Amino acid sequence: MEYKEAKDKFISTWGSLGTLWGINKAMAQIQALLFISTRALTTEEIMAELQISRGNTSMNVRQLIDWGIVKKELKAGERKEYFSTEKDVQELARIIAEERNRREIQPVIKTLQEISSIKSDGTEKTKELIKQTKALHDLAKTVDSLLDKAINRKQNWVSTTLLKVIK
Amino acid sequence: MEYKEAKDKFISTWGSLGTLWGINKAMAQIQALLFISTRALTTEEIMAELQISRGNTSMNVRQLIDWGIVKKELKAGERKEYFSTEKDVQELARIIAEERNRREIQPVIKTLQEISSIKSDGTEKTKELIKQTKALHDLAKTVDSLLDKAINRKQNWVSTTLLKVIK
DNA sequence: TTAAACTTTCAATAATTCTTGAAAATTAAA
DNA sequence: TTTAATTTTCAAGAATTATTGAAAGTTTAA
Repeated sequence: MEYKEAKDKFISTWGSLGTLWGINKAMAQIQALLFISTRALTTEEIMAELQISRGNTSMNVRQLIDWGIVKKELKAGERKEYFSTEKDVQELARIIAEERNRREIQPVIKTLQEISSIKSDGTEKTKELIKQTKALHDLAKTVDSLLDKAINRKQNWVSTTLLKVIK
Repeated sequence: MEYKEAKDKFISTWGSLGTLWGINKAMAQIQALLFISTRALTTEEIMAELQISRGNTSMNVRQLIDWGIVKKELKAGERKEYFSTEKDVQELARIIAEERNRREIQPVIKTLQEISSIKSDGTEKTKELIKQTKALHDLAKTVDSLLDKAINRKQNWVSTTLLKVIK
């Protein structure tokens, strides 16, 4: 396998994996491209490499910046913006975990909390609803704690935190 | 909040959360409905509760069965099938982790392995591609090990395995 | 200022994914 | 068998989500 083929394969694999961490294909592909690039790229370069429109590139790069995964770089004497992504996989994983937690897990915990706190009317079905949502709430809180610990450990959280478990 | 409102809120929250664990809305809603039901339900009952078509119900129930989350129950003297879901959240989480690992993480690990193993032509960009995909491969293997340990621990893996980390 | 370089927005369109519903298939009782 | 109950399939249509591209907006240099 030559460079070009390997690169394309990486971008497309990473792109289709986007759903796994909750982002769309273009966004994941842009991140993938920057992740294996040896330097920061311009909008034009991203458009050309991925064969996507200017609007699409602009919107998705902004979203990556919102996620804190991509940074804008300005070069002296140049008008256009250059973009680069976090290159350290551990830090990347940490940021993604943090964002997903904030965007998705927290709101669900809140809702489960509300539902599991309704007052029982004594019927079987209400008891079951309370019992089951309580159980989910407990699980979600456990996962939340784990993520929180992991997120606030800037250095090497995967190896230090998760590897402890594996041993 | 009354039972009906709480139930609907739970089903819709769980439904929109489907994407988080990689399944579609109807599938997640059916699972949610069964999860808080006090007894196994028929196709007709699921259709009526969720206001979805027979075909949709049939296909999504089959998928839940494929995932190992839902079981078919046959009642003596009755023709129609009854469906129930795994009620234990720990076991549910374990099954979901196992399936996502098998369906999504394993194929990615294989691809990253292939890409990171191409022979270097000595150029910067090839070195970078190899270096970065190797790093991702290592991360994926770490997550894989964690899941594998967790998955093969039938009882209470979340509390026993993950809580260790949180302490 | 003005003008050129560049970025963002957003309505229209395309692509993808989900849902329906009726026909075909299956199952089991008569 | 035949028939009725039930489930599955799948093409067509609906709904959702992603993408385009051109106009509007912004920025900076002259």
